[in-house]
Amino acid sequence: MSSSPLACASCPVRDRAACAALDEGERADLARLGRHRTLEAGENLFAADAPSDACATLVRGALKISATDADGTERILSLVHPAGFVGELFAPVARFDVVALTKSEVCLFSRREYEAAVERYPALARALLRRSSEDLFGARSLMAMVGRHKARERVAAFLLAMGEAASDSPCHPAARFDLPLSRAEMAGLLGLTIETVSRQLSALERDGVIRRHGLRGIELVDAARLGVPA
Amino acid sequence: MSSSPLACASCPVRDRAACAALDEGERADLARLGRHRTLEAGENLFAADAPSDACATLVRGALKISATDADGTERILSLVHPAGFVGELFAPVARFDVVALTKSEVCLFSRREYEAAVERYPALARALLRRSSEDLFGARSLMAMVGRHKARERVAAFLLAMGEAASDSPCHPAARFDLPLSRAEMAGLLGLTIETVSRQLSALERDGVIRRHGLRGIELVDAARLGVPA
DNA sequence: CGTATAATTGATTCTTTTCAATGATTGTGG
DNA sequence: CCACAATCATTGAAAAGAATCAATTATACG
Repeated sequence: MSSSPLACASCPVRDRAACAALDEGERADLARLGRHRTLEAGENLFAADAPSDACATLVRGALKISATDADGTERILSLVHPAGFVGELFAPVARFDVVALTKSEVCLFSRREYEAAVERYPALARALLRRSSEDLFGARSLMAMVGRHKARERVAAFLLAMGEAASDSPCHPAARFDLPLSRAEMAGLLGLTIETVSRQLSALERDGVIRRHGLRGIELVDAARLGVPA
Repeated sequence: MSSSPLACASCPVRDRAACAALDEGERADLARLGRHRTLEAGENLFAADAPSDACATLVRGALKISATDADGTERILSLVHPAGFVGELFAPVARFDVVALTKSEVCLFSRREYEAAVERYPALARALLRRSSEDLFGARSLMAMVGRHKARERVAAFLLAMGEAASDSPCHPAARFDLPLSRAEMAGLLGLTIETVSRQLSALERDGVIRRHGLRGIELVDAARLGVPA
């Protein structure tokens, strides 16, 4: 962990994050409220049941939002990509965990001060509304996908989504990429067990749809067959 | 279907819906943009893949938000209760279906005009942000619940939730209520089949946890055993 | 290099789905 | 008002899928 003032000028999500909706003066005001923080892979940003006293915009890296039940099983509810916003603005207590999947950087704000900024700057409220609506769509899409498909299709859809996230071009997935998630995390996201995920990956490789390179490297040999099954 | 101007003065969700954040004059402006509409049970409010040109606040009744896949299987992603807001403000095309579960009443707005109102009235943007955040929490909670539990626990949790929704007191579920959903809809919401839902209801009744009255009447005999299994 | 952690693979068990048939409820037209 | 059709729900038997239990192999890390 490390922490320092914000440097918006060099921010890679400067024009995509919620704060992009603000004009220069407003953004400078907001910047004064926030602090830059680095997270190591696996480091906790927020914890379920802790007071919800902060919120953050992801600048670099990747986060997961997850719920862990009594017996320690983790269910991943969402992945957060750069420019994403995390933190529960209107809840006194956080209800989910937020953890860095890889080395990450965030702009961290006090929840109280950020809420005041939302009151002060209507454009910020609208930007957050837009972002929240997208997150809601994402959550519902994931629910529809997981609820409807069998293990192999879930794993395939996940690989495709990761390939697209790793790609520069908007509509074609990257031919090769590294998974940002462990098998346990993939299982938690897809509602499966580690063993089932592993078996499906093996089956996809055996069928010539993908090739694995080490534990996390994935090569999409036949991306078309990852989509809708024939 | 029927349609007429709004009558906010007698609106049952007057102080809970998004528009409650507005002052009298603003609310009157917004009211001029909207129309009251009645929906019969099963009637479609919005359809997936149709242009997203409207949005609405639910005044009375209940809605479902659902996705239907190629083979006609419906996956219910959310139930909407009075004061809930539906419609995709920032998407040009609707991605889910919105259908009335029971006879319902909504305030219907043009999406374009509502978006303009969101720009004009910061309080409306903030109210929608709050509501969207809650919906997001609801979607994630449902996902965590469905992903973590077996069939019986899902059905039990659903009955408990419906009992609480039907109750006047905030923390105790109603002892008796009618399900607003058919078996097919329950299955679609819980990620199960009709048969599995039916079997679990039979099992719960056999075990003395509930009693069924007709097809949709549910009596909670031992609500404690619907919660966390001992 | 050895140990700890993560991933794969196999065998078995359990749950849920699927297929199939029966029973109940609702609504309609005679 | 009743008979009938249509829809919805329940129940049973068989099959499929995924979880669990258990062991082995690969990878990362000190």
